Amino acid sequence: MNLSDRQVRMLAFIRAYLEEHNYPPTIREIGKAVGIPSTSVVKYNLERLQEKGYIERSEEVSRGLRLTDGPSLVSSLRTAGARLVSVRKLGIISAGAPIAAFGQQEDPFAGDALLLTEELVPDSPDLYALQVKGDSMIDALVFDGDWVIIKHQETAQRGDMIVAWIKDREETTLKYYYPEGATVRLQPANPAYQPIPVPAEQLQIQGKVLAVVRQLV
Amino acid sequence: MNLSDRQVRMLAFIRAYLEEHNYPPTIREIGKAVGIPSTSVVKYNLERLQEKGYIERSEEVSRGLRLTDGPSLVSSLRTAGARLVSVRKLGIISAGAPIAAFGQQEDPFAGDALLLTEELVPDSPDLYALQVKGDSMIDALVFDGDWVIIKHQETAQRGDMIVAWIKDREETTLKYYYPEGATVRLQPANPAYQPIPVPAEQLQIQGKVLAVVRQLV
DNA sequence: TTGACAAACGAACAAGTGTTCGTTATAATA
DNA sequence: TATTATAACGAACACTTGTTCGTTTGTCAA
Repeated sequence: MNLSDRQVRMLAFIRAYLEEHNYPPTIREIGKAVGIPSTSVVKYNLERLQEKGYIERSEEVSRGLRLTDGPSLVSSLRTAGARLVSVRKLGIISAGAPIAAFGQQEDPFAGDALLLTEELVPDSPDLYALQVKGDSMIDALVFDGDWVIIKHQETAQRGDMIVAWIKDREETTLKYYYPEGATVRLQPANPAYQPIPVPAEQLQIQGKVLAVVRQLV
Repeated sequence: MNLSDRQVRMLAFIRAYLEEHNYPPTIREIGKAVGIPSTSVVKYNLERLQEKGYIERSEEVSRGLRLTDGPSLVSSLRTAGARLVSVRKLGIISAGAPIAAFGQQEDPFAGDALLLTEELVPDSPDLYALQVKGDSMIDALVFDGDWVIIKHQETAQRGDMIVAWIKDREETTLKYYYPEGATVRLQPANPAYQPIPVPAEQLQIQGKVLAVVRQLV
């Protein structure tokens, strides 16, 4: 019950269109954007998307189309007043490798953006979310599946939790940042672990960790 | 530069219509709802509303209409769909003691609440949030200051992460729940820790952990 | 009264727009 | 091989929908 390539692109376009116009596109607009010459084919695929629960339609109504909260979680409807922050799900983080951006996913919409409240994370253009893979980040008290919300920056303040690449170790890490002269002390969040001194020039700061979110259901 | 009665009613209708359908009404639908027999009069008043900044229009586009955050009240409408979940901040959790409520909070909305998106946590009446105190929950990969979102329930399914009170140990704990006959195996999230067998009658389930949120800034 | 203007009316028009339908192509199945 | 289901095509159709325009009404100032 997966989405075909066309259906994925249709959904993407509808979302983008809604974001821009605040009203849904027509069948012909969708077709043009996705490269479907025939309106009936667009209609056909809209019906499939409806069957799969990604959208709802009002029949015979122009632009009678809305995204559901359904399988795709992300509703790009503008919830006026509620301050929401949409954080791109950028990729995967694990200790043993550099940050890996998501490639083409089976369902890119399941992994498009994380919607959080501004209460939790200050809105900023350079936010992104990385999902932790494996148990190599346990010293930072984050585990397989957790989402780490990161603000991209290449410097940090003392005491920030940063995401960094340690060049000589070829390792990505989440640690508290304590610069001490020419070396930097990287302090694990978990007090059971020892701090790691790293020469400043070996440390490449990728961003600051703003929050960690673990979803269990 | 005030709104005429008709314009007020048109705005109200557009708002309600958007709330219900998630796409804007047509000129004729507006006219019918507000009691304007002529489409040209609706158009006329839409133009006035646009001049006054209450709406934006895309000309010659069906339903090409959106509310602005404009002059006033428009933005104060209920956040459409209310995709937000308000979770009461109920108290403090630590391993060494039963859950401690913050204080008297009759009105769940008056008190402090954590505002999360429905994407993250399914809306339910019996949700609450506890803040972790101290480092005694490290085996569950949660730490001082973390928020644990809990759904109150007294039973659990195998594999749920639960918050429970172990009577004879006089201890609150967050563990994965694996019933095994007369005893329950409580499995720490952190694989470095050993599972704990507990007699079923000593275990008092308080709820199911839905999410963990760590805010670092 | 006259003139200007905002507001409203309703018919007619021209695009816009969703649907239908006959057809073709491909892959899986019997 | 024949059959069925899925997917796609494009033309035609009919309804939808925004716009235009000539007209009327009421108000206000000259």
